[in-house]
Amino acid sequence: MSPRRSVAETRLTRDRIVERGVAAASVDGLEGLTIGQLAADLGMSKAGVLGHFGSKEALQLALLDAAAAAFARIVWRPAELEPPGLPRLRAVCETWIDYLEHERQIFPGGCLFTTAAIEFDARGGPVRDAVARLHKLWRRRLVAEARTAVATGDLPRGTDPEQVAFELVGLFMALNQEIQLFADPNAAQRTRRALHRLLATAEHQQ
Amino acid sequence: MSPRRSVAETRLTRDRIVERGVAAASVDGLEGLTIGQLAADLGMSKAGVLGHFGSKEALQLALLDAAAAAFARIVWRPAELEPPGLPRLRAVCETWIDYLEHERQIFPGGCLFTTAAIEFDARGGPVRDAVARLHKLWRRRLVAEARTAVATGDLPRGTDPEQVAFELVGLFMALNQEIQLFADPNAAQRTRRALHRLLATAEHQQ
DNA sequence: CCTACCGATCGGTAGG
DNA sequence: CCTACCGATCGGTAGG
Repeated sequence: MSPRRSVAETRLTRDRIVERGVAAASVDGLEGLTIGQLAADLGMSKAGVLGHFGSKEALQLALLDAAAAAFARIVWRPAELEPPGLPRLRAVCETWIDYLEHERQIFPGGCLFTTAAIEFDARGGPVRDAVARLHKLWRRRLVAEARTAVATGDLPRGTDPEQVAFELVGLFMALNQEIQLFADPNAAQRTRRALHRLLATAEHQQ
Repeated sequence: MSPRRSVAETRLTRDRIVERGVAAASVDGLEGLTIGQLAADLGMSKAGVLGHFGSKEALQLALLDAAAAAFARIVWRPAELEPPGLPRLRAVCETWIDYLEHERQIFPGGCLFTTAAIEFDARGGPVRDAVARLHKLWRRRLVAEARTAVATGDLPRGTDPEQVAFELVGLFMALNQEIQLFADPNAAQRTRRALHRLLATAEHQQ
């Protein structure tokens, strides 16, 4: 006898759960998310949902993983077509802004990584570690591109790459808040203005 | 017969609940906070805690109120000693940074307003409205000081006050994340560097 | 401000 | 992937 559901079907079901779970977590947070509500949204039983992951924590890690893969595809991959340094840094900032502007399609409640960082920054455990790891990874990449931009002379000598990355992240966070809390349609333009100033004329030396 | 507890005693109990509740909400969020855990922390019954407020939503609003009063006292009041415009803007940014650096005393889990904004930005209701109102109030004040600074010539002609306020908020958010998620001791210095550049040499014209 | 209690829901398990 | 169930906890109420 064949199993009641094939491996491929099981995989599809898991994907459905993850897609819906990511959207739900963007609204209620990874901790605020409940398995019962997610199951009801999907027309499944709680046990049916939980069976794919084993525990809520494993589900949270799976949702983070899937969200990070989507973020890499949307924000980082297109920028890899640009040469390293300032061109690539500019490109990733542009895709990042576009992502924050249109994230409602994938994250109806706003950037899951921002939500998760706030939710877990005062705790310990594997989920907090995974969230911090993602933020560090993206920060390191921004720093690396800024460093290359300084080396090639596209950013002024003496520019501190860490400082550039720090300020970029601040702009993205401000943009996310402006969109989610105030629904300000000018926020993206404001962010681009700050961005161009930061990457064109700024001096980052102490 | 006198009542079992005087009005003054009742007030003191309420203050104890609020102080502990603000600290707990900074860790778990205004929604993640539970009345049962708060009551246990205080050595009280759930009904004893809830009786002071009537509902969890009313408790959340009371905690926001108390936190906003503390924020006004710590960040805004000292800056009022400075003349309006750039001096006052600089002063409030300094007190804001100091507050974020030392907030663990009042907010062990990090800035409650940042947490609450993320927690409620995808919802409706009175708590979301109160959170948005606070953020808008502080933003308006930053804009007003920046506008005065432009009028007095302390910031370059053509500087957009809204743009300055937006970028300042981004710096504060980045600092909060840096402290809470990464515990980076250099974060405050980095923020001051960005701040001085923003308020000294930047051109904010389109 | 307490005890005692309400229905609802939580994450998770047993067994099929 | 389901039903049926577990103990724990949720916000809130009654009554004193």
